[in-house]
Amino acid sequence: MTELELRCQQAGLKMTGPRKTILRVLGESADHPSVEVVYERAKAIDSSISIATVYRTLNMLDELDLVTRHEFNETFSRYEANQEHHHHLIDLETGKVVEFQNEALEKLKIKIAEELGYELIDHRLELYGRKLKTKK
Amino acid sequence: MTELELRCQQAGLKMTGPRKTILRVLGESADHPSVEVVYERAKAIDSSISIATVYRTLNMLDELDLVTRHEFNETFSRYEANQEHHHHLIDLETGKVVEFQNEALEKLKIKIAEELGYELIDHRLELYGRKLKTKK
DNA sequence: GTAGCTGCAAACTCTTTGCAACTCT
DNA sequence: AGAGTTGCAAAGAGTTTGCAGCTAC
Repeated sequence: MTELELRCQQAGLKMTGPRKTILRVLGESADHPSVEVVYERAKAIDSSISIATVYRTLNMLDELDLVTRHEFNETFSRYEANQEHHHHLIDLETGKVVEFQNEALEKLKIKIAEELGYELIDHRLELYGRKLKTKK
Repeated sequence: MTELELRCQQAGLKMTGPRKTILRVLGESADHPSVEVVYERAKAIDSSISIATVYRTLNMLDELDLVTRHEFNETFSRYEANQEHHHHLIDLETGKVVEFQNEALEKLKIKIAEELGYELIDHRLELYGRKLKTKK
């Protein structure tokens, strides 16, 4: 049983066929798929799955903090199975998403919130960039 | 003539009645209104304005970089007339938006992008927090 | 005069929901 | 057995668009 399945069971969710399929897709996705893409991947395994179930499942998982919903500058949401904390750099030319993590940044964010009189609960940081030409 | 009107004219846009009204609303708004809110404010001045025009105008202004479109964690967009560069801290209890600006953060972002092999074109940073209790 | 702009309503995209049937525990 | 889950289709929210008439230049 996968990590995700285990956590869902612990949360008291029934492990139905469609649910398992979607969890498997998420567990095997190293990228940041949209609902539509999760749906496509799930259908490849079990073609009877409906997109309504994908929406419902992703919403549940988001509430359980088992996935993270991203809204990059697009008209739809993308999801990612929760792993270690990190941020994203989106390649403006290819749409590719690069993950990164930076300790100084983490500290700075907390400090900024504190100075404004707030406890930092959550945050978003996305960089949008263009690949640097390397020397010829 | 306002700053926004001037810049629109320079871009070759006609200064029609509805346009002027919307620009005035944006210029006078110190907050981050949604399309719906811009529409309400504009209607208070000229009740014949249609929401389609508000959408069209905000899209144009966004492309001209005269306003910034924000998608905080909500199902709709909010806009803000462009001023100096800054970021936002959103109060999770009240929805209040606090603006801030931090030099160390600016430098750090550029450095991070560079280290990943990218030229930083744009970025988003939002902090979500809860107001700290002050000492009694 | 005419290119650009407008209001209106219809269309579109993404997401949610009511419901009857089904399924895990 | 029964609560939770599903697929379907319809509805909802937010946004865009085609069109005929209007307006700034």
